[in-house]
Amino acid sequence: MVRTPCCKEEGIKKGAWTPEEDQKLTAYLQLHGEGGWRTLPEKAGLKRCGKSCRLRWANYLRPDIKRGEFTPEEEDTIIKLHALKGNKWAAIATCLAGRTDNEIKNYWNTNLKKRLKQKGIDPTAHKPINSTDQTGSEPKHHKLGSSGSARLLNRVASKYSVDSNRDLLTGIIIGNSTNIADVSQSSGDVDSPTKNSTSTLLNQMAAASSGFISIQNNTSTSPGFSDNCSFSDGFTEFFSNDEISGMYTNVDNVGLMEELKDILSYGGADLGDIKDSPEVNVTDDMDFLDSWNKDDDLDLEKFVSSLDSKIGVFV
DNA sequence: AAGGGCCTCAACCGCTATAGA
DNA sequence: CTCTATAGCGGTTGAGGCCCT
Repeated sequence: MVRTPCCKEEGIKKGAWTPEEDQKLTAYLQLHGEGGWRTLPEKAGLKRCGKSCRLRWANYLRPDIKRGEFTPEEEDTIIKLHALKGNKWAAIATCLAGRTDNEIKNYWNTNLKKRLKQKGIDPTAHKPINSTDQTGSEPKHHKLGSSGSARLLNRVASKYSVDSNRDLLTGIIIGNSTNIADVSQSSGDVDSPTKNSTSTLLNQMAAASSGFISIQNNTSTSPGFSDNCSFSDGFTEFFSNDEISGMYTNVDNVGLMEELKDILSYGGADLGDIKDSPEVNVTDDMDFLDSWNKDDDLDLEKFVSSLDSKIGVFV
């Protein structure tokens, strides 16, 4: 396929935007809305390529963009989300209202990365730089590998959910009680978020999936949590003890955090691993999960309890 | 004051994903 | 199904500002 030339045409301007160009672009978009980027420059009287216009708007001119210093809370969120998602700047940006992926990426590369290095933390792995087995002890891994927890949750989330559930779980991970509170308030009949039970968490997920509520606007196209990490790893390896302690200082989240840890420490097992294991058989449970839909009656507590007793073998 | 090095961040590049003809 | 246009993403670049000598 022949690539469409971009910014190669004669007379197309490159480089920094002038206030006049910004004004033209803003005026045009306020009048006609976003889209049609290819033909926009000519219509708006700009000697720029459409891509350049789109980027200028998305990263700088959009009215909802929040400018200025990142707050400590935002920094914390970026670090934690980076530990979970890696360099998925667009996905991270969806959790930081008003911040663009470009801005977050720049901030990470120029500030946060360095700061982590100074603290002796590998900014890529989010682990201590000198932790590579100087003590001879391996990092803690569960019996069946490290990717399963994320897959298990992805499976549950994708079954029960729309993208909002990922926001909910992300909110839990980063200690954002707002998301959780929103679910509780909006869904009405779900358990209190502070109630300490696995079913509470799954009920919230199920409630969120019912389509009646929207936790927050979500334009992420992320397929879900990365298979490259498990949440149990997220807690015990990606985050330092201090960071975990910090999360637990939010009293509202303590119960849910504990429960999430419990769920995720089921063994870090791939579902296939669990299914194929002679020690435990959850095939029926997963089949049940696959066939379940939101209109069916389901005693989640009983279901989860049953799952607990089986997969718990691997803890 | 000059200039060299470093840092920041807006903008660009190259690529993939997706929609629609 | 194929092709093309468009949108979106992550990595990289480079202009301009700042700091230090």
